[in-house]
Amino acid sequence: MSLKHILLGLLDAPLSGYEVKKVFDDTLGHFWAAKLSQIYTTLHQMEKEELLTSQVEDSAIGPDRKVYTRTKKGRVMLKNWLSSPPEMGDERFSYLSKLFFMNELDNLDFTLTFFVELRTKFQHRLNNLKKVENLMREEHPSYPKDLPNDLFYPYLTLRSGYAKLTANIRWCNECILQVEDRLKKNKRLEKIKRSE
Amino acid sequence: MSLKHILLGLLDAPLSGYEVKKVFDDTLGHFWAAKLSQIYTTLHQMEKEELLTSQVEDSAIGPDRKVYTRTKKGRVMLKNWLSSPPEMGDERFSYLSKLFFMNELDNLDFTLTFFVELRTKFQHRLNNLKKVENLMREEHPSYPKDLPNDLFYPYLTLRSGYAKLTANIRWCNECILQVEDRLKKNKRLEKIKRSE
DNA sequence: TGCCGCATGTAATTAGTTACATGATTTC
DNA sequence: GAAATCATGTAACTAATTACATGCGGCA
Repeated sequence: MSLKHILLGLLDAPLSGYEVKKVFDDTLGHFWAAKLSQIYTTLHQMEKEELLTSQVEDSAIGPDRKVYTRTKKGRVMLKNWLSSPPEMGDERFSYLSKLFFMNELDNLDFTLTFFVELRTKFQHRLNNLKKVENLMREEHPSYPKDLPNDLFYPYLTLRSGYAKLTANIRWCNECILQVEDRLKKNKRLEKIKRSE
Repeated sequence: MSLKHILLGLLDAPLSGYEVKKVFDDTLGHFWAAKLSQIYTTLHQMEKEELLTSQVEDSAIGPDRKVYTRTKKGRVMLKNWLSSPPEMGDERFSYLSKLFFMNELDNLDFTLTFFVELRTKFQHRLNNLKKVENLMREEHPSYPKDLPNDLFYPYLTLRSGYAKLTANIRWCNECILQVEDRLKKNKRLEKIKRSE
């Protein structure tokens, strides 16, 4: 899996599980999802495997924090992963599998609302991406010009998000038009039938 | 999960596990992945849950086939799923998480080959998609005009694949240019240093 | 004879989700 | 006093991967 690798990447600076979750959502959130419970159990596991060490710190605000740091072994594992070629092919899109079989419902009006909802979701994600972009601009005001290397790579993932989301939104629009065409055609046919 | 739902959708006509796998790869393969072993265990489970029934048939070629048919309960479950709104947000892209942390490697040449490999993979997928399209054209020669409803929905998922893959390839090209720029800049800086 | 495609499966493990439990401190 | 945020976790379950086991029939 990659969650382990992602955690190793994130723990460049020492962080608690709770903090990891927040950084995660703010930065990698647009292409990877992880629940808090999974993060906690994975951090525990990784400590057992000596990829991480932890120290308990008492915090001024709220309960004690357990802060993780990666070990030499962890750094080696991270670099090995980063040096490996890109992997693909295990993506799963449930909205597409639903769409694939939607003829079973035989309800074009439903299909239409399905696409409208989907488009709204993509647009929400695009807005989130813009927030991530603003975080970056805060760190580096001349964004996207002259980015230092440590921002350059996150920037490239952001561009991927843009590219995909705008492509998805365009696709939704195209589909909506086609579904509407079919609806109109059906209505014309009904009219002819009625008039006979 | 959705694999159960997908299997229900696929079992519109009775199929064996092995056949399901083939149809799967040929049609939904570009947005969902499943191993044979998972398909077999899931089919077993679904039979226990009375979503499917099975009959053993002896086949002329090779060993006996176990053919699955969906039950009324299965059809109801399928329709409920199809009637539910689109779900999103649990996609995981390991190539993006790798890229996100790639500054740790501090090796722009590696980044460049990473993107070239990635682009090649996207192009392969695009070629596969074209094969799927050809299968459709065989079924319906005037493709993509005047598609019957049962091909219309698969066609829309295909369009999604096109939109995403071309967007991804464009993104790779953009990234490759930017990485090359950085490489050139570095070389210029080295030259200046050497000449001092 | 050995490999390929057909065909079905199990066991062990890893990954991820859902639901629950606990308790502090801050803000309205 | 209630809600929000901070903070850490466990248990039970579901989903998916990896690796193995078995055996038929055709063909080179």
